[in-house]
Amino acid sequence: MADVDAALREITRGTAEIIPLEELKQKLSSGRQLTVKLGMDPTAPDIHLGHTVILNKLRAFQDLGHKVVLIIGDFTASVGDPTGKNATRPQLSREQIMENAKTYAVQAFKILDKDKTEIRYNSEWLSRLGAEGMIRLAAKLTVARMLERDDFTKRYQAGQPIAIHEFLYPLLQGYDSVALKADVELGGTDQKFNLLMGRELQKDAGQEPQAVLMMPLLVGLDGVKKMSKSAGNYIGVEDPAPDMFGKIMSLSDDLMWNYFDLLSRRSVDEIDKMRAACAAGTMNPRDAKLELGREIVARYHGKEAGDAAVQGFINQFAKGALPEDMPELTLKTDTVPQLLKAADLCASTSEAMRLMKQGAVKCDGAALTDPKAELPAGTHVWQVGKRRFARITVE
RNA sequence: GGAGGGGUUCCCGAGCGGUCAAAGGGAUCAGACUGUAAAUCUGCCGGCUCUGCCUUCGAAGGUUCGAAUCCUUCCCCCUCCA
Repeated sequence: MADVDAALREITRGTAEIIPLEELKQKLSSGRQLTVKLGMDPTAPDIHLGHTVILNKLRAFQDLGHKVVLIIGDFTASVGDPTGKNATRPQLSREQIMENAKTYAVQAFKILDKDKTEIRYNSEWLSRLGAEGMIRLAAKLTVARMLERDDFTKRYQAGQPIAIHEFLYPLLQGYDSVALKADVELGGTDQKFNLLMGRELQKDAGQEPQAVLMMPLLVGLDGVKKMSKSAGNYIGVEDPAPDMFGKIMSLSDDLMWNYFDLLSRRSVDEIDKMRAACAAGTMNPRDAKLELGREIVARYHGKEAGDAAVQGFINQFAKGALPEDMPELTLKTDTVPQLLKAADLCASTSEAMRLMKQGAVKCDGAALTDPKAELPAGTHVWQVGKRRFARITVE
C-alpha cells in the first residue's frame, strides 16, 4: 500500500477539493489504468500558466501510468458555458476550431506525455444525440436542480436573464463523461457543478461514477484576480524566456509559494524545506524565486534558456548591466520624442515627453529630462523605464 | 405589445448649456524605496509639428456665439407588466 499512499500524496497535492476522496483512493489502488478526462474549450488557443495547473495534474496521473483524454469541446462551444458575461459567443467555424485545437495540443504537449494522451472531439457523440436524445437527456434533471448552480442562483436572484440553452451546457459536459466512461475528471473549482453532473449522469447510465478533482484557480501577477488573458495578468506559455522569467520575479513572496505548489514539479518535501528556510531567514526568498523561474522557463524553453534567464536577470538587475539582446535600429528623426516613438519605446510622442519629464528616459545611462533637448547624433543605447532598451543609430 | 432606466476617456463612475480633455476610484506606466520583490509614497494617465492646436462623452443630423450637457431620428443594453 506504500505505493498507493505515495501516489495519492502526489495526486492530492495542491488540489482544492476531491469528491469523493475515498472513491479516488479505491480507483487508484485498483491497479487498473484509469481514464482521466479534461474538457477544453476551443475558443481560447493561447494557454497561460493558469491553464497549466490542471495540465500538470494530468501529467501526474500519466506518470502513474494512467490514460488522459483531452476532450475538444467543438460541440459544446456552440452552446457556450454560461459565464453570464459572454453569453453570445461568436460561432466558430469548423476550421477555426480545428486550428485552435491544434495550437492547444502543441502547447499542452509541453507538459503532457503525448503517448499517454488521447484527443477526442465531443461532437463525435453529441451530434449523434439529436433533438430526441437531447430532450431525453434534459428530462433527467429538474429546473430546481439546475438553479442550484451558483451562478444561475445569483443571476436568477438578481433578475438577470438565463437563456434555456444555458441549462444544456452542464448536461452535455456531463454526458461526455458517460460517453467516455471516465474514471476521473479534472477541472477548476469554478467547474464544480458541471463536474458533478458527470457523476449523476454516469450513475443514471449504470456506470461507476467518476471521481472529481478540482484545482484552485491560479492567481495572476496582480496577486488578486485569477490569471486570465483579459485581465492582462498572465504568464503565457509562449512568452519569450526573459519575459517569462521577469514576470515570475515580480511575484510577491506569498504568491510565489502558491506557484511552487501548483506549478513546480519539485517534491512536496523539497518545497517545504525551502519555505522553512526562508521563514527562518537562512534563505533569501529572492533565491527561491530565482529557482522557480529557472524551473518554469526551462520547462517551456529548455534547460539552457532557464539558466540563461537567471544569469541575464542577475546581470541586468542585480549588477545593473545592459541586457544582452536589445533591438538595434537605424532611424531618421528630428526630436527625442519622435525617436522614442519610432523605436517603439513609447506609444506616442506625448507619452515620451511625459516620461522624459519624469526622468524615465536615458541615453547611454544619462537621464534626458528636457523634451526639447537636441537629439544626440550617432549610435547610443536608449532606455525607457527599467525594461525597455534599444540601440539606435540616428542618421 | 405597454411602462420605465441606461449607453461618458482602459474599467467603474460623476458631470446635465460656457470655468470640460471632462471629478473621484481602480488598472497601466514612470520616479523614490527594494530583492526589477510585495507594501508604501510621489507623479503621469487622448493625440500632435506641445506656452498652442486637433480629436473624444452610443451613431447621424439640428438648435446655439458656445453642447458630454437641449431637440430629432436611429442603434444597442437592462428592468417591470402582458
